[in-house]
Amino acid sequence: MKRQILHIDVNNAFLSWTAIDMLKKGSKIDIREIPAVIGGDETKRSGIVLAKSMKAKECGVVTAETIYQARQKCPGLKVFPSNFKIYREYSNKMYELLLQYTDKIERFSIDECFLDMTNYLKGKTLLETGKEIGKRIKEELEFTVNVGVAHNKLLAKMASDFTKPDKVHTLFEEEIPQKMWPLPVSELFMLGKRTVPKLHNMQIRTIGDLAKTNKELLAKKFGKHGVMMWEYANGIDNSEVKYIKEKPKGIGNSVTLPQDISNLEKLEEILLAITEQVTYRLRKYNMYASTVNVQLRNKDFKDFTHQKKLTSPTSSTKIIYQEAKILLNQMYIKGMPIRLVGMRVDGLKDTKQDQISLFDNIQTKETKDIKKQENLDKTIDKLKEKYGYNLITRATNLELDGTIEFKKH
DNA sequence: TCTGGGGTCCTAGGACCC
DNA sequence: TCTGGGGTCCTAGGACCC
Repeated sequence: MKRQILHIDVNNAFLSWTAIDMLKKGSKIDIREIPAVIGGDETKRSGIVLAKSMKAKECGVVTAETIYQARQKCPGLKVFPSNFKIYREYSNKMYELLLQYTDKIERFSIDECFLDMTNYLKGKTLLETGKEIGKRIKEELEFTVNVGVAHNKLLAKMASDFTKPDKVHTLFEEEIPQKMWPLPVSELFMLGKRTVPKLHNMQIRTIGDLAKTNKELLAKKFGKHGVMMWEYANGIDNSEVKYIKEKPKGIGNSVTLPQDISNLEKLEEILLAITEQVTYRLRKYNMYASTVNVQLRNKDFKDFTHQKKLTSPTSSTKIIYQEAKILLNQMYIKGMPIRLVGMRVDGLKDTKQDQISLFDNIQTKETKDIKKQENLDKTIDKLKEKYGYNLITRATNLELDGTIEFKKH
C-alpha cells in the first residue's frame, strides 16, 4: 500500500512572518511587496541573507549570501533583523492547524513539516487535502505555503520546491521523468556545492542523468552518499515520517566575534559564557553529555575542532568547561586571530551511567563533589529562569560587556 | 561593513587489543 | 630474520540541511 505524504513549506518564512508582525504593529508597508531581506547585523560581522522577498529574488538575491553582495545586485534593498521568538509562534500556529489533519507530523525545521496522511484522508484525495491545507493557512494565518504531494518524503519535498509561492504540486512516480529528471542535478535534495562539480565532471548535469548513471559506479566513487543520490534521483525513499520528537544527539553554541581576538584569556572567557549556555540547555533536557567539542575559526575562515570523550557523562558546567578549556589551550596557536568560538556537547545520554550504581552505596569524594556541583548548577538555572538569563552569569562573564547574546529557550 | 548558527551523518586514520 | 589482520574506539574534518 502506497503511503500518502504531504510536505508543507512556508514561502520566504522569516520574511513573511516578520512582514505580518510589522503589519500587526501598525506598519504601513508590507515588506513582502518590496525588495527586502531578513539578515544579520553587518556591524557584528554576521551580515548574511536569511530570507528574501520575491522582489529581492527577482534582482538575483540568494539566501546565505552577504548583505553586501545582495545590495550590489539590488540597490535600495531594505534589510530587517530576524526575530526567532515570533518565528516560533507562527511555526506553532501552523503546527496546531496541521494537527487537525493528522497527528503524524514531522517538524523538519521551523518552517517545514512532513505529514503522513496514510489512513487519515477521510474520503478526500491527497491532492484535495493538500489544497485545502494551503488555503486554510493562507486564510487563517495570513501567510502562504507550498505543498508537495507524493508517496514518499523525498518526492513530496522535491514537489514543494517547484514553482512558488502559494502553490500545490504533485510528484507521483509516473511524473518523475517529466517533472524531476529535466531539473539540474544541483536541485536534488542532499546534493550541495561540493558534490555537484564532481558530478559535472562526470558529465552528469540533470537529475535524469544521475538516475541513469550506474549505481555501483556512484557507490564506488561516493560511498553511501553515492547510493543515496542514485536512489533519490530515481524517486526512491523509504524513510518514515518521524512524528515522535526525538531527543537531541548534540547541543552546541557558537559566536562570531565583533572583532578578531588573539588573546587566550579573552577566548577562555567567551568559551565559558558559551559553555554555560550549552550546559543550561543540556540540563533543561535532563541529559548528560559524553563528549565535549571546541571549535575555532580563524580570520581566514579555516576551522579547527578538538574533541574529548569524558570518563563518564555529565551535565556539570564546571566539569565540561574544564575539558573545553583544555581543548582550547591544545588547539590555540599563540597569536592567531580568531573570528569564531564554538563549543558543543555530543553523545547525549538520559542517565549518567557511571559507576555509582555498580558500587551501590560507596560514594567517593569525587562523586560527592560532582553531586554538589550539579546541585549548584540547578540552583543557578532556577535563578536564571526567575530573573532572566542575562542577569545571572558568573562574575567573569560580566567583563564581556554584552559581546555574547543569549537566546532564551 | 564580505562570508550565521544550530544541527546530523559520514569518512579516514591512528591507537589498541587479540 | 621474516613484520598479520580484523575489530572497535576515538578523534579531526568535511558535507549537507534549514
